[in-house]
Amino acid sequence: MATSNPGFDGRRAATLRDVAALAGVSIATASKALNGRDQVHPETRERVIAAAAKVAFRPNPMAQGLLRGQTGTVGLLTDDLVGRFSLPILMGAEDEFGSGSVSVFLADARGDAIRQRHHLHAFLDRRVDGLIAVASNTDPRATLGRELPIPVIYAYGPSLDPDDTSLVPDNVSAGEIAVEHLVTTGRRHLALISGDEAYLAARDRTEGVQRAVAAAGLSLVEQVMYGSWSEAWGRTATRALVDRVPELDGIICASDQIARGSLDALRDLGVPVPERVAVLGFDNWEAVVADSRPPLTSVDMNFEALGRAAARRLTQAMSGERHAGGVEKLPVRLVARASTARV
Amino acid sequence: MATSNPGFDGRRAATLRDVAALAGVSIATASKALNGRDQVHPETRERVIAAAAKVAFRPNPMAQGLLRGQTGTVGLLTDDLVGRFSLPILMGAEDEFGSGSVSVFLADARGDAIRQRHHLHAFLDRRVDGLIAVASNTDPRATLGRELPIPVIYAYGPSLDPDDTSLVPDNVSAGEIAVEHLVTTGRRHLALISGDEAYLAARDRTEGVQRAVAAAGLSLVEQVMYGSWSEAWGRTATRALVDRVPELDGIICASDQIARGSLDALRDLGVPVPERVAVLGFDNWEAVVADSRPPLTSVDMNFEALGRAAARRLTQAMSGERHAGGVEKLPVRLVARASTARV
DNA sequence: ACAGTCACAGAAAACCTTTTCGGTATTTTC
DNA sequence: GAAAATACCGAAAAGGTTTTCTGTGACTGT
Repeated sequence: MATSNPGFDGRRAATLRDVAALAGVSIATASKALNGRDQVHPETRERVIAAAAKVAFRPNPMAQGLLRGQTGTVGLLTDDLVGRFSLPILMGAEDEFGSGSVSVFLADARGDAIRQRHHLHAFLDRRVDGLIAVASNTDPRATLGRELPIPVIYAYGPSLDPDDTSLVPDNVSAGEIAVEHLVTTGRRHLALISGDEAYLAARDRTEGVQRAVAAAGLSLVEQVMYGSWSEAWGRTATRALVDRVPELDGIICASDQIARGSLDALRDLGVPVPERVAVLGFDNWEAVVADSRPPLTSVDMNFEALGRAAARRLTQAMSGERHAGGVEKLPVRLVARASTARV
Repeated sequence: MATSNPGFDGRRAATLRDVAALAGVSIATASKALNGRDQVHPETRERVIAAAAKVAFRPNPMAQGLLRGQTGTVGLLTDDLVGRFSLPILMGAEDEFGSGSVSVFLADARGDAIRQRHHLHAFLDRRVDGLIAVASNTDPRATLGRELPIPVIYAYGPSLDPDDTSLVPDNVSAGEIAVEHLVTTGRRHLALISGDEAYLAARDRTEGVQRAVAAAGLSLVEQVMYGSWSEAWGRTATRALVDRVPELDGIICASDQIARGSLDALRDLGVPVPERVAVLGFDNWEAVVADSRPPLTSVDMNFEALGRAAARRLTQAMSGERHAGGVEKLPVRLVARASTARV
């Protein structure tokens, strides 16, 4: 039945007016029928629904937004899309929102303050209903503003303003978990090759390691070694370590890349992993842990879950729940692989 | 001078009505004043502008959009946010749009057809002005739809429909460039360790390599070896190669990861790089090339430029320019590092 | 038969901005 | 000094939807 719809040419997107005309009712009735309001005869409702289906009617979100003062959008403002840390957070948030009816705007400030302000204002101009700010590292960062008209959740890097709500991975706990795992699997002579001391993540993980070592009644076989996050640093530090500490049986590396370097050095030196020394990293970076020899045990920071949590928190805040603010630390988890297998 | 603005409480975002009232003019005049229309006395215009500044007026994009039938937004629909290939494309596109006044929606289909349709319709419902579809690999993919009401640019993986416009990296040329570089730096006995043959990228790069080898009047010292994209494959293939072909002096690996494995195997075997054998990869993946020993020469697929180009093409299409459609291949570039240094 | 309910439909306002058009005062032209 | 042009401003409509309020006809109970 290919009847033509008078007044509707099919090129332009159908409006409620088209639906109403086709169903022979007023615009008001059509709206009520489609939105499940009562005050509409069942038969009329069906006619409207059929008409809407026929012209593929989809309400114009701009008209809806104009009316109810909400856009159904949120902004994701990242400092650093390149770095692989913020990405899973974005993914988690995007997924959590996207499966609902919220659409997400993405903007990358690239670590530039000007750009950040630009994008923040672009978001505000667009009337996003909320905002997630994802930093490029876990160091505390300046707030985006104290009197913003919309709720903001800071993810990864917490806001310096205690009134803001921040969600961060628990790096201290990550350090503890690492030690507990090694101790559980029978290691007693542990060393820590940390990362760049300028990063809070490095210091936090170190703190966790030291706490857990003390709690286990042990002490590190060597002073904590700070350096960079690179494989090269992992190699140098490991060589020095093996030289100085013959009884060494477990190396905690503050990143997967460092651990990768450590593994390489140990292989060069002929030290078998995990038979003589266990090696463990942080971040659980798939590309690194899977291809290393042997596969690397690593502490996963649960970034995707963090993104999801941020999205849920934002959703709550947008629906009016007031929160005290502050920094919440989210749990991390250890992924065991061959590099720390019990011997 | 903290005078209160009658009728404007500061909580709600200021509207043109507030500005007009504050400046003592009509809404129409206020609009014209702010939009640089003539028919406004210079002095009046100044008053309006001052009023707008005072209440921090920003036009409501929903009202504007409703009127002009455009939203000033585009959708970025990716198949795979995790994979590191689509990300730089997104970055390029985001940057190109974001520096203008276009905002970008992001959605990740995660390789799932249902999810893809869901997000496509979410975008259409939001009335985005255009769409960029980023695939997870270079294999041709199904079109998103033949009769979409907005322009669509396919990036990375081209659409199977020849009427669609697709932008892809030139993998054949990438293969050629790799060979030319090795030949130029004095290598004559080349082998190719390719990737997973199921991927068009692997076959295209292989084709380019073979063409360029022939063009140089040479031939590969071994049949093309297909395998996987992993370091492990790079190691096995390299060991076999070194075993069988003593005169070998250049290995082309179809990805940086394969190359990384190859370098590891060569070091294990005591074959010096680049002194005896040059090694070269594809993708220029920072984390891999920088930390490998020696640093790895690699063919960069220029993904960010591809994203920018896609954004520009979409902008053209949105402003009405008709394009013939088809697949356009974008140039790639070689980044030389120590692993292929001339001896 | 009549007041009072009830079920349903539609008119109109509201959201905010832009543009067209008409109107009023002022200036220019001969 | 009259006629025409100019400069400026505001009213109103348009864009698409939702909601409130009013209206109408049918039904209930006595």
